Amino acid sequence: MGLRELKAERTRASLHTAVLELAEERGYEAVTVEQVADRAEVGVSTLYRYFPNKDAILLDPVERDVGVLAAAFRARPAAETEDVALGHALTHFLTAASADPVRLGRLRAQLDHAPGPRARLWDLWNQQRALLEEAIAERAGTSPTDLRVALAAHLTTTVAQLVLDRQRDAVDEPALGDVLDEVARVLEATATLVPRLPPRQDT
Amino acid sequence: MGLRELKAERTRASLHTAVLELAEERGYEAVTVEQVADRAEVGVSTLYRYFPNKDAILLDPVERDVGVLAAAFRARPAAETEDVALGHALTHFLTAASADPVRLGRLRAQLDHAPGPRARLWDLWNQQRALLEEAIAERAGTSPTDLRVALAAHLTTTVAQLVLDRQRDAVDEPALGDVLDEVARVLEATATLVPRLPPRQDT
DNA sequence: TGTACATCAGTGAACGCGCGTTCACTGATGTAC
DNA sequence: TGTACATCAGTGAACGCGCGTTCACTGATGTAC
Repeated sequence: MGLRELKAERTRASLHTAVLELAEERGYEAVTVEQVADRAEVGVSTLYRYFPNKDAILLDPVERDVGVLAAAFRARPAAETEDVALGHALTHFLTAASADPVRLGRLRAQLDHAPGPRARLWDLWNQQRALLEEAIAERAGTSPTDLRVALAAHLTTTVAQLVLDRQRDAVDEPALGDVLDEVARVLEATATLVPRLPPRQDT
Repeated sequence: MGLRELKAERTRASLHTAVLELAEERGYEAVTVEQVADRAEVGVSTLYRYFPNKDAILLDPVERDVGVLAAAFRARPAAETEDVALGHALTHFLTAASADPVRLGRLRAQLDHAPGPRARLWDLWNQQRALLEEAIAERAGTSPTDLRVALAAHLTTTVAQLVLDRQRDAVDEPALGDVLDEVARVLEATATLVPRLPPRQDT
């Protein structure tokens, strides 16, 4: 990485840090882009070189992880069955996401009161899932619109979200391993959890 | 319902219709609240009597359905097992949501290009799920933070979303029954779809 | 190793625009007696 | 059945505010020879 790239990285990171800190101080809504630029010691026009809008600044780290699930799944050996490979991908993703649990926690706390960034987060999860669908379909040799594929991807991202929620709401230090163990145990008995659709009634 | 209430209902509905039509004509982003008010033949200040912001106008019908899943689940006989009751609740919800498939389709089409309302939609799903969690916990006599409960609620709303997505993306007339049958068949073999978490490795 | 040029991060000030708020008001609908 | 008052949907115009854009520019970093 050249000096230029390095500086750009630094500026980007300092903008993200600035908006996170300011949001913690006075609430995301009350933060103006001018304040963010000031805190990061750049001009407002510089800020808009890096991010399309205010919301994107806060979610920058999440945005960068958007393809992780799919990539981790693709990296699994072809001999593995689909569910096992998904399990590994999921673990990999959650471990990566929890690499900096403090920052993640701070970010999630802000998202509770920031509808704008929350919208973007939702979109990012959808992207994550779409990419995973592609990866699963490719491996299985089926179409990405196959229902089995769609369901597998949905379930995987759902479990990921659930684990992250659990981890966050845990009172003490978030213990990823423990949460995962618990989830694994419950998933083994999914049968009684998954909605069982009634036989179709002709109307 | 008195005359007053009736008129209020009409105004609310005409505001929603106005924003939907205008969004279809020129894109949601390009629609101003002034235009919405004009089209609905009320003043802007009236608009803000009904809705806290522009986004809420578009999502009004969805907002009203926010407790449907939980309510349908509660309405099931106590004798039913959890998964069967969830299946019925899900079917009920999807049937209700598809009562006016044309309008739903139009709304969803607009949401694709409207990040603001999408944010609200995401929040509404979360509310829907939280309410369902409460209902499940109550029935099972456990805490709403119980993992089994959380997972059941997550899976149910996930399947709901997936079915609605499928229905929307179907080329021809959305056939709810067919989609449900297909999903039911695949759900019966969930075991190989649900991510199977690898045994924990101590680090 | 030096020179000449290309690239690109950063500047700062001005601006348009629409959102959402506010306020004192009108007139229709509802209710109490 | 009528009267007097309360309630509430709707008005319209003015306003503050922050977002995101724009532009011509500077100076540091990168590259070709």
